[in-house]
Amino acid sequence: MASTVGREEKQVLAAYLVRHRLKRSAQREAILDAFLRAGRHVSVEELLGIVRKKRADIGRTTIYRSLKLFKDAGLASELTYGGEARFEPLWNRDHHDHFICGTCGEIFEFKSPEIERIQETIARRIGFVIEGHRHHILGRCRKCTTKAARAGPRRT
Amino acid sequence: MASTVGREEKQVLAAYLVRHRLKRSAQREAILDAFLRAGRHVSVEELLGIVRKKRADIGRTTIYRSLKLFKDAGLASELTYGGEARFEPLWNRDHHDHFICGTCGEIFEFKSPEIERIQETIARRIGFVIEGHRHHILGRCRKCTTKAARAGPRRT
DNA sequence: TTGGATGCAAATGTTTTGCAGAACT
DNA sequence: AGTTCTGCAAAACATTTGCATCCAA
Repeated sequence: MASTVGREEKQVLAAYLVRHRLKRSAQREAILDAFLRAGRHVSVEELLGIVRKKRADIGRTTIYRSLKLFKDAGLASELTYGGEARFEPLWNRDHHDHFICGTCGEIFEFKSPEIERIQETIARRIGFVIEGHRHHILGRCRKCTTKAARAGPRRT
Repeated sequence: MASTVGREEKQVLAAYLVRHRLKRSAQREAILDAFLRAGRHVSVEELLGIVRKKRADIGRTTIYRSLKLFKDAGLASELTYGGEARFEPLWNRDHHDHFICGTCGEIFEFKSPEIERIQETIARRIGFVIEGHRHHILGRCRKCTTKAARAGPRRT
């Protein structure tokens, strides 16, 4: 069953390694596997915890280096929120933006081809070549606004 | 001439201080003044440099604390880019988003009421209350793409 | 006089780097 | 054999905090 997760990503990584004359390693594969299984928006610390359940000997440094590698290979993207970096798988995923709840930290994804299109238009106008973007909308999710309302109005 | 910069912002700060029973200080005024004059997107380190030209005795810590205060008072907004926080004046400025050039670091602003509207619509749909957003488009500005092309095609 | 504000130094938390040994090609 | 990779410890950063002192109200 392990082999059914992220087949394609593993190939992408392997190709990247060959192309750049880098070497394979068991650690990288374990980390990639954990990263892909973890779902989205993991921090380094979280990923380290997950990985170490399988292989307790893997070091924090290797997580950092692997995530950087995954980014370079186009497999991961980084989003910084609240003082620490978080990463999410990038491969084969629709492009999307993020709603981030400032109370519970939950991240909701959304996408809007319309927004993408507008961006492109503006970029063309100023001669800017888009390579990526980070669109984070900050606020309160339904759950947290409801909870706050139930708790009574806030004093100012 | 000094008194003609940021009159309104100074009033906003003063009002905030009174409302929260905080005290005025020469440092804060010097920092606010420098912040407003500095133009946009200053880092703590840059602002410290600017402020110290006028008052060499101001400490880094005070810059941090003042910028936090300005944020709380609604005078500044923070955007994290490249591992360090940057701040820009918020008061009386149109809301805008950012194009950031990955080569020269230049930041171009743009705004799109259309994008704002789309965001609002989506937020309403998922029950999310928007408090702010960070929309950073990363890429290459016209100057840098031209320079790169002139330098000849890149080898891969 | 009281409590907030400041600046230094120390602490914190995250990410990077130096290095010796292990692993890969 | 020759590199790259790894993990530890140390270093490097950006940011925050403790504290004695200063200053505004």
